[in-house]
Amino acid sequence: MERVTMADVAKEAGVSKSTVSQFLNKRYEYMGEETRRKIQQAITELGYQPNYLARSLKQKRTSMIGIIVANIKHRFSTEVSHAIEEYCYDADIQAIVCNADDDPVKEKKYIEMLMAKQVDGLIIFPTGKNIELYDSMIHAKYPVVFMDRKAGDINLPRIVSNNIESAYQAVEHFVKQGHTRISIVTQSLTITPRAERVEGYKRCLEDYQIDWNEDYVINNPISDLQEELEKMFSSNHPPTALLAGNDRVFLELLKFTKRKEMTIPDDFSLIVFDNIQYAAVSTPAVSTISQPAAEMGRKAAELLLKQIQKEPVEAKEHVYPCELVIRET
Amino acid sequence: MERVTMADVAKEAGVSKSTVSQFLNKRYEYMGEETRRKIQQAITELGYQPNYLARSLKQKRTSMIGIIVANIKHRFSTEVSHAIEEYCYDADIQAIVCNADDDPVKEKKYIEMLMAKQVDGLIIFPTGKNIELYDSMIHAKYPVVFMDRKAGDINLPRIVSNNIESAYQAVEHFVKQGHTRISIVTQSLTITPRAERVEGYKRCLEDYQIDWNEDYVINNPISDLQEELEKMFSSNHPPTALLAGNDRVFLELLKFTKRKEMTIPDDFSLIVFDNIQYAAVSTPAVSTISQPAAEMGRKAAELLLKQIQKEPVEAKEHVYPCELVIRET
DNA sequence: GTGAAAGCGCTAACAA
DNA sequence: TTGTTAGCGCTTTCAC
Repeated sequence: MERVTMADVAKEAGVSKSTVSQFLNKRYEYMGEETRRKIQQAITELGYQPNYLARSLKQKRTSMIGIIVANIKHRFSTEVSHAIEEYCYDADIQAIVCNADDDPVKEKKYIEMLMAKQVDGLIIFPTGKNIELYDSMIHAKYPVVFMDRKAGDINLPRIVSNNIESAYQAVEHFVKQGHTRISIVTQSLTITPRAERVEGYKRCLEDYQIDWNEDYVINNPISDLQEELEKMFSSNHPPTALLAGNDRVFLELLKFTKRKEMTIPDDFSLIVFDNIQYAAVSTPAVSTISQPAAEMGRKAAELLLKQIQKEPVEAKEHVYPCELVIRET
Repeated sequence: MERVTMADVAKEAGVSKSTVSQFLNKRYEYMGEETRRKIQQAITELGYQPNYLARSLKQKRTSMIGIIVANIKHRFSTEVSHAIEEYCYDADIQAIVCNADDDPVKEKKYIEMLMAKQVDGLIIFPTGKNIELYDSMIHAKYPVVFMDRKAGDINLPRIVSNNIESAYQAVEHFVKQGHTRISIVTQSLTITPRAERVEGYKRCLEDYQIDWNEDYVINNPISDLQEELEKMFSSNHPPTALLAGNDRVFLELLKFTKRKEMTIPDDFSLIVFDNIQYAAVSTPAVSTISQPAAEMGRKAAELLLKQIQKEPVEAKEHVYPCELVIRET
């Protein structure tokens, strides 16, 4: 681990550090052919590797951005992160993904750590609980984009799906198929998208004047879902159609139906939020509400990089429509 | 984005920079009660955030390690990475994941980038094609652990699964069930684990003196699999049992069976390498060969952190046995 | 107990 | 065209 520095290269090549620096930054314009050759040779000879840390300290940019996902186990998070990474790769920027695990304390810790590491900006799936911290970032004019969730009326650019409308559409599809006992199952309503999906669900039922029943609305931690499903399906009027709030809920549902020897769609119809990989290839296939995750990720990256380049970015909400993909085979 | 530096805090508190530095590093032993209070107050008042970049430059450690996964789309990679991250989190080290996308050029680029960023060490799923670079890392005594794949006889600690034995076991299971037309489907044999799985497959068939047929061995890029499967299954003697090399091959298989209206296990028996999420809950369930990904990740992290702490680490191979999970419901 | 000063490896004026 | 110089924000002896 003995380090070769620019000074070593300079000495070896018989030039000054600044000339080497010029060379490394490809400012060859005014550089003698001979000097260039000597420097190149010294570099290969010594096996010199530049130290970006020192450069970043000087330049006050690290060419890194941070992504703080709420929970890395959600497929949506990974799809979005992947799109962000790709976008950044083309701009020679590196994206670092941190998993807040739905924990505001961890979120705070990661935000502070990444800022201390001087990353140039942050894309956050906010837990919504660190209002003070969010405010201080705005105040410091630190580049930030919020993803997926609304957090108070924070004055930041943010990317969201049209959850209310999408849930509405899915339920409407069920209604038009003749279902009247329709359930929605999500994790706890601690974040806005889940609440919005329930909201869309309720609105649709009201619009179609369908008998309303709180027993059909489950919103509990993953660990409680088996029990809750059991309760719901053992009632006198089990649902005939079900909207699952995300991929993790879907997994729990599969677990449940397997245990109960039920089958989809014989025992109930299903639509799942999130474009799960196996939905299209499983038999029978599963209908989904697919969020344009890649597009949303790219937009977030674009808005962030603009801010980093000091271009003005409006602090508004960008709403992306989801696509209801009905699969019946 | 106006920065508050240690100098500002020092001035505000009426002490020197070094005292503030002591304070931040919790070396209060010889620090006056009053001084401490003043510094604390200045920090909160100014909203000071330390700059880890500067600290790292000085200390020559970044408390970051890099993970270079061969392909992030493999579930095994994400499971391993996750375990590494968790292990590091407890040691207050941050892990950065980069995706080489099975491309030696990208791998090289990422290795160099991470080293330039001065990460303290690297865990690599090697493509196996950058021998020179691997050698230079060994020579520089840079902390590295190899994961999943063997690359030449590189003199580094490495973590692998017992691929040959596991594939052997799976095939043996098929044989004992009475199958004689057994196929193995993997991606191209460019990396050691895949070749080893085919090796184990062949050995078992030989040991049981089962008629040997190259048509049952498919190893092609994902994009060619549909075509190859089509060829194999439309022959006079289609296989009755199949070993899928990983989760991505499994997905292609599902796509294929759906298209052909075949069902598993009616049309053929299946065992899949990798502990896929849906295997246990899908109906019918899918048998798997599950690699102890989390354990392997933790071990890799442990070996890397040891090296970083300058503890001696043997450059040997750590072999982890997989578990054959037969699911028949 | 606290401060002064040197320096980590690099960049960017400005001089030459 | 190249070199000199002064930092970037922090840590760390070593004086006081």
